[in-house]
Amino acid sequence: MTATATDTSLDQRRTKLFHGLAEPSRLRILHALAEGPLNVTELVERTGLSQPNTSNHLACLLGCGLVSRTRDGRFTYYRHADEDVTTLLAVADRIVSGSASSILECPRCGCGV
Amino acid sequence: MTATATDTSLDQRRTKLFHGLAEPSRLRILHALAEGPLNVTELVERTGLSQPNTSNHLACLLGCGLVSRTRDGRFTYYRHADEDVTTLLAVADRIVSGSASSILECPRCGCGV
DNA sequence: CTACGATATCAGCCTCCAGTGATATCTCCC
DNA sequence: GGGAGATATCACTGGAGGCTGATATCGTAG
Repeated sequence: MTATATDTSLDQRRTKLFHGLAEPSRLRILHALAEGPLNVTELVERTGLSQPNTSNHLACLLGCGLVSRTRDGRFTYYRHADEDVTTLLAVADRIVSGSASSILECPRCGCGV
Repeated sequence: MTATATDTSLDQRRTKLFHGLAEPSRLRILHALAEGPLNVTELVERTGLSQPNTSNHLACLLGCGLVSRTRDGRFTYYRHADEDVTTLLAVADRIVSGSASSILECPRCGCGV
């Protein structure tokens, strides 16, 4: 027991992790990175996001521990930080393709994307 | 290619799924439900959330395909919709305990919980 | 049939955060 | 050294969504 109501820091880190993933733009970036490392300009091209916006999301993903980066001259290459990240995306896809394939509209929570 | 930039509906459903998870209250509910089915009143007690708020989040989780419900008299019991949901939480915990254990402050994205 | 308890819904407020445009910083190439 | 391209940061704005309090709905018990 006592593992339900107030997990504090563990709960916070879990929330933070999912927060990093709960954004169309960031998800798009992560899926682009699934094919291998890319620099910011390449990500801008593939995602259609603006450059500042992309940098911002990358900073967020970096802070959330979902990607890592490598400087190479004046380019900065980003990649998945961990293969568990890939696993997480795969399990998520399994859920999305399965029971949740008939995802409904949330009445008030704007889950209706 | 063409699997990167515009996934539309698949991307949307993925986003929706993670959106369901990216909330301290909803995560708390999901973890409470990991121990077995609970009705709304029990969830209110365990999470400390208000009753309307709990119902709202449950509606969201239901819509996002993360939980399912069973009516029993005037009680409504909720449970995880799929064991992949449990798997997802487990993988997330692995990431949180691993590479992302040192989750930093995101400069602007409010990942700073 | 009436009262009560369980759950769902509604309207409103308020906070958080994604997107934009401008700009700073840094590295390479000439 | 100077210019150009790559990346990061800043200030601002608009919209999404979480929380609350009141209320509606539904089912059961007496």
